[in-house]
Amino acid sequence: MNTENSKRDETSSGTNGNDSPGTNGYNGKIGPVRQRHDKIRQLVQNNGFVTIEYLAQEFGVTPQTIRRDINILSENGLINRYHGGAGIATSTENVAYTKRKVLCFKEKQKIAQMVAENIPDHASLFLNIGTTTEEVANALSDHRRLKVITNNLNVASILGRNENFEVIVAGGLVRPRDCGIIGPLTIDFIEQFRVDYGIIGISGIDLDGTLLDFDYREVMVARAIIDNSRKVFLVADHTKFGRNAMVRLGNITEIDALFTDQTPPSVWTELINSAGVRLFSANP
Amino acid sequence: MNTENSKRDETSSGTNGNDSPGTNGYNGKIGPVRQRHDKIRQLVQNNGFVTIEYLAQEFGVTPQTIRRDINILSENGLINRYHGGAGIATSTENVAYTKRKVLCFKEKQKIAQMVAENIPDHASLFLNIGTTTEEVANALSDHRRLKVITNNLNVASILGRNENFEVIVAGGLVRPRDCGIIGPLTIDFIEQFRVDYGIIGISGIDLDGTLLDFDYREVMVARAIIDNSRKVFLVADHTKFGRNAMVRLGNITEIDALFTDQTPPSVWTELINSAGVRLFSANP
DNA sequence: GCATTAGTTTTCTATTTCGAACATTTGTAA
DNA sequence: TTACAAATGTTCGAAATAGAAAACTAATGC
Repeated sequence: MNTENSKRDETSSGTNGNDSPGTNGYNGKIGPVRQRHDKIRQLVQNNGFVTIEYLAQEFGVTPQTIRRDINILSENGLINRYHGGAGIATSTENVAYTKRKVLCFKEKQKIAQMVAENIPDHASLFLNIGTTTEEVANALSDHRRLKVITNNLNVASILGRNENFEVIVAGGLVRPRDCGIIGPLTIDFIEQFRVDYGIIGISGIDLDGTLLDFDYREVMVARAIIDNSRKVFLVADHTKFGRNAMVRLGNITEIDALFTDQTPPSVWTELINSAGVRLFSANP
Repeated sequence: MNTENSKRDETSSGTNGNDSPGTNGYNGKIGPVRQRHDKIRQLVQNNGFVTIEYLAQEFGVTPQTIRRDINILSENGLINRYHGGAGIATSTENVAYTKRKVLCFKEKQKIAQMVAENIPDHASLFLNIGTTTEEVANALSDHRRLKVITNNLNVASILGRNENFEVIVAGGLVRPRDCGIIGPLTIDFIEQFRVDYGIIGISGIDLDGTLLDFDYREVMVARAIIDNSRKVFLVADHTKFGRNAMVRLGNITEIDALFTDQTPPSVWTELINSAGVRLFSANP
C-alpha cells in the first residue's frame, strides 16, 4: 500500500530541506498572521500550555491553521510543540537555567526534604536565590503558617499562592537569568527584618572554609541574609565541594547547619566539624 | 474465559465507585506511588507542561503507568490532563483569577495595545496590579530599554526574563489571590522612585469621577504610584463604568489619560472631558 | 478582466495517544 | 510457603491528532 511513494518523497524533502538562514518568516509587514502568532505566544507564556482546539476557538479559525502557526513558531524556537497543543519554550537564556534545574534534581529534592524537616511550623525564614532553595520552597508547602521572605521570584510564585503562608518578596532589580532579585535596594529591604532561619545556597566551598559565589550583587544579598538570621542553613549538593568561584561570600564558621546529598570526604567533614557546623547528609 | 466475572465486578466497583469524603487516595503511609505523584506535580509545576513519554522515561516506567498517575492527579485537581501530557493546574484560588483573566480578554488586549503605542522607548514606568496591566506588560515586550517598576509578580515574571528591560519588583506582602504585592512596605519602596508613566487599573468609576477599588492596601499602593508618576494612565474596560466598589482611590482629575475598549455613554465622556483627561477608545 | 499570491478551509489518510481488559510482578501478612 | 492485594506491564481496538494536498477566498497588480 505504501510501497510506491516516490512522488511523496520528492515533495516532502522539498518542504523540509532548506532552512535558509536569516529568514524569520515574516517579510517586513505586520499582517494578521503575525498578530495571531504574537497572541499565541502570549497565551502560551501566560498559561504554560494551550491546546490547539482552544486556540482555534479563541481565534475563530480551523485547528489546521493553528497547527500551521504552531509549527512555524516552534521551528523558530518561540514555543514548544506538543501533541495536541503548544507549551512554553525555554528561551535561550532560560535553557541554561532549566537545565540547571534538572541537574541533580533528585539530590536537591533530598536535600530540600531534610531542610524542611528541620524547620518548625510558624517559623520565619529567608529563602535566597538558587535552584536548591526553590526545592526547599516546594518541600515546605505542607508546613503551617510560615512567614517567608524571599528574593527569588520563583519561590514567591510557588509559595505566594498558598493561603497558609505569609510571603514577603524583597524589592529590587530582577536578574533575567533566573528571576533573582538583587542589588542595593534588596539589601536595604532585607535589613528591615530579622528571622529565625536563613536558607542560602552557594556556588562553591573552598578547602579553607571560604564560601564562594559568582555574582557580587547576589553575594551582598546573601550576606544581608546571614547577618539577619538567628540560624543559617546552607544547602549545597556534592558538586559544590572544592568548586571555585570568584566572589567571597563568607566563611563556613558563620553558618549553623550544612545540608548536602552525600557525605563529603573526610577532609571536608573535619573542616565542617571544627567549624562547629551541624552536617546533614542524605545518604544512609 | 472472561464471561464469569461476578467477583471482578465487585472489586472494580469498589475501586472506582465510592469517593468517601476525606479520603485523598493515599492511606497514611508515603509509598513509592505517592513519591512519584509528588515528583510529577513538581515537574509539571516547574516546566509548565510535560509529556507522558518524558515522565515514563524519567521514572523508568510504562507510559500506561504514568497515564494512571496523571488521571488520578487530575481527578484531584492537582494538575491538568491534556492529550499527550499534563500541565499546570490552575489551583482553586487561582481558578477565579484565571477566569477573570479570560474575561474580556480581547478587549484588554486592545487596550494594552493602545497603551503600548503611547509609551516611548527608554521610558520609566510603574505597572500596578491587575489583569489589564498584565496585558500591557505583554504588549510592551517589543519596546526597547524600558525601566519598569511593578508590584505584580506576574508582570515581574513576564518582563523580568527580558534582557532588554530593567525590571524592579517592589517589595512587600504577596496577596495569594493574584500574586499582587501590597502593604506598607510596598508603599515605602515605591516612594523611593519617580517615573515617567504610572499605569494603573481600577475596579470601578463613579459618576462623580471617583475612582474605586476593593482592597484598601491595594488602593494605598495605587495612590503611591499616582503621587510618584509624571503622567498617570488609567486602564479600564467598559464594565468598570458605573460599577461600585468600597474603597475610594482618588478622582479622575488626577489622571492624564484613560484607555478603554469602547467609548462610554455621553454622561461619561463629558465627565472625562471636563476633567481634562485624554480618552483613548479602541472602537472605530 | 485576469493572473498572482498569501492565507485559509476542506478532505482524506497516517500516526499517535487513550483506555479497558488481562497478565505479571512485587510486597506483605497469615 | 501460601494467599492475597497493590502496583505495574502488555495488548489491542477506539479515539484524537497530525500532516499533505487540493480547493477556496480576498486582496493586489498588470
